[in-house]
Amino acid sequence: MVLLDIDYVTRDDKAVIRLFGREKTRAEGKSIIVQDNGFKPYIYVDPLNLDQCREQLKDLGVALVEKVKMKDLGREKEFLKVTFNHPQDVPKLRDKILDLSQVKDIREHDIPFYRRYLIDKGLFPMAEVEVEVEEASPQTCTIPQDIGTQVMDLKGEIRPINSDFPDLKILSLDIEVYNPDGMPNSEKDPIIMISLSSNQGLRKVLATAESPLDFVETLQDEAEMLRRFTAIVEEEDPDILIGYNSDNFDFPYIRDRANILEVPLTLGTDGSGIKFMKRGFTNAALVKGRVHVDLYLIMRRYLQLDRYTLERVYLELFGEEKYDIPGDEIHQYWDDCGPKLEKLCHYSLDDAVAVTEIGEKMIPLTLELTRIVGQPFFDMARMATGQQVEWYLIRKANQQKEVVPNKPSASQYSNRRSKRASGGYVKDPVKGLHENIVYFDFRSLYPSIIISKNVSPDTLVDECKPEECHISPERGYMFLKEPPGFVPSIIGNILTERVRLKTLMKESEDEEEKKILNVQQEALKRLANSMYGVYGYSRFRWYRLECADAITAWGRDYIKKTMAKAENFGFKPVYADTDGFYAVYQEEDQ
DNA sequence: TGAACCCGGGG
DNA sequence: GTGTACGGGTTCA
Repeated sequence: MVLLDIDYVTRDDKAVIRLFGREKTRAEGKSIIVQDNGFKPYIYVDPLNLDQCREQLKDLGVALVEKVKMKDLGREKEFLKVTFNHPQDVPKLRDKILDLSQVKDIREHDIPFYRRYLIDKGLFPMAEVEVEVEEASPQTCTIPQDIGTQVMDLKGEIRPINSDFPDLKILSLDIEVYNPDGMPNSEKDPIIMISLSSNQGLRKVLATAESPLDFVETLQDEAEMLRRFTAIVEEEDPDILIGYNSDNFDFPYIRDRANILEVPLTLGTDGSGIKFMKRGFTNAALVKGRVHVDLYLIMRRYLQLDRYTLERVYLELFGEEKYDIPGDEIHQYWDDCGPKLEKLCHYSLDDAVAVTEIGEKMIPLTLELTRIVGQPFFDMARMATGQQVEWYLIRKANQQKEVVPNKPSASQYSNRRSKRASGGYVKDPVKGLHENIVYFDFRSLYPSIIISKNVSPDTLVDECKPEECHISPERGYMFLKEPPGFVPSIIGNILTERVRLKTLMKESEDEEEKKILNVQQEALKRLANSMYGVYGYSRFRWYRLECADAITAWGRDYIKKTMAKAENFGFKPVYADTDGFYAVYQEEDQ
């Protein structure tokens, strides 16, 4: 099956992992939930005296304490692996453990249970997995019969399968609200339209008004409309739900109205409603078994714009103006009941279709990153790139038996925030209008510096013989030449894999395959290119200001040297910043 | 000058 | 849910 999402539930005080999947062949592909009750949470304890520490831990009522050999920034070290009975025991007991006199530190105590599962089992979401299952016993199967989801218990192995990209069904939605006074208030302003569009051709507007338009389906009241909406989601059975600012507008609004009107919203493949996850000050809307993606967040990540309205983003991607009705006029269009209402119907459908189009263009990259980083697509669609890099490294650390560094404490964090790595090289532009401009691109400079100079927290040393290390310009940071550092070796692998994909891409004759390979190599490039920045990112587990500083110092050095060389060949630099420089070619001189 | 506060998208 | 954004801009003391 294709692994779409993952969570866990508690049954009889035991954690049960739920893998939300879809049969591979999409045509009749059913939703599947595979349950696994055989996985337990654990953390690592860095002990003072190992045996005394083990004794102290036994008194705390943990499930298991084992001695394990692991690496800590490349150095072999003995840890105690402490296994718990339930994921929630971890936050309950970790402070007590840290307070024990024989405990120096605790590690990997803040890795969410489902993420740990994916990492330890070597599973990648949005890819195929092979599962050995049996029909779930009725008492563990809590899903309403008419949902049509198959519930299975894991019996035996679960393995990743290398397969082509799965065929996914995407449904986008957009709601319109009747709000004559100010911003919509879900306590009084009803939903008047719900527009739906899929990547398989569905175009539909649900409305509580009559319309001659063939894509409009009229419902007698708002409650009926919400019921119909739920039925369409169940019928269409999409793998991915998308919206624009739907984390903080459409889904919360739908939930509020459904609550007031007492309409059950069985949108999830397990029959559940919409769940809201707190993410800082904002929410993420979650529908079990279908991955909800809010494109607004994706667009903010990948486009550099002054504004991120749907209209602005659409213009940027497709070069076309979208017809727009100002939000505070929607109620007037609705009240018109004639041609203006028709316009509103078109506008509403257009928004949903635009979301589908933007999704088809922008989602593939995040899907590929999901298959590389190996965390749920839902999470990946909401993670900053620094976080994506971090979870990629956490998985790699686990494979290499490296214990993951802790997140910074509040004081470490504020301390890091007060410092800044020196920036890239910037040359103020030469004033005037220049012709024959050439751009020298250095964007791939930083990953190659990290590799060639072996810049990594585990290779950074205070002193060493000059022939055994790379010494950075300016501040003179020292990095051992051998062995390859944790981060450099990983970037090395990424770049090697990227070269392989690019070769495959050139050789391929199949346009569709070429496209997929191109997105895959693009995803790897993004991952590699964002790795240098994270050394200076205050929340990063492998944060090291010295590394960030050394990289930019080498970078400035390279850019200046290259500019000097270019000048010898007749290219006069007129402007430079971190990623490269612009030069004008002066033919008559050379 | 730095700390405190506000804002985004959505209708 | 083994959790609590983020970065940039403005205002104010």
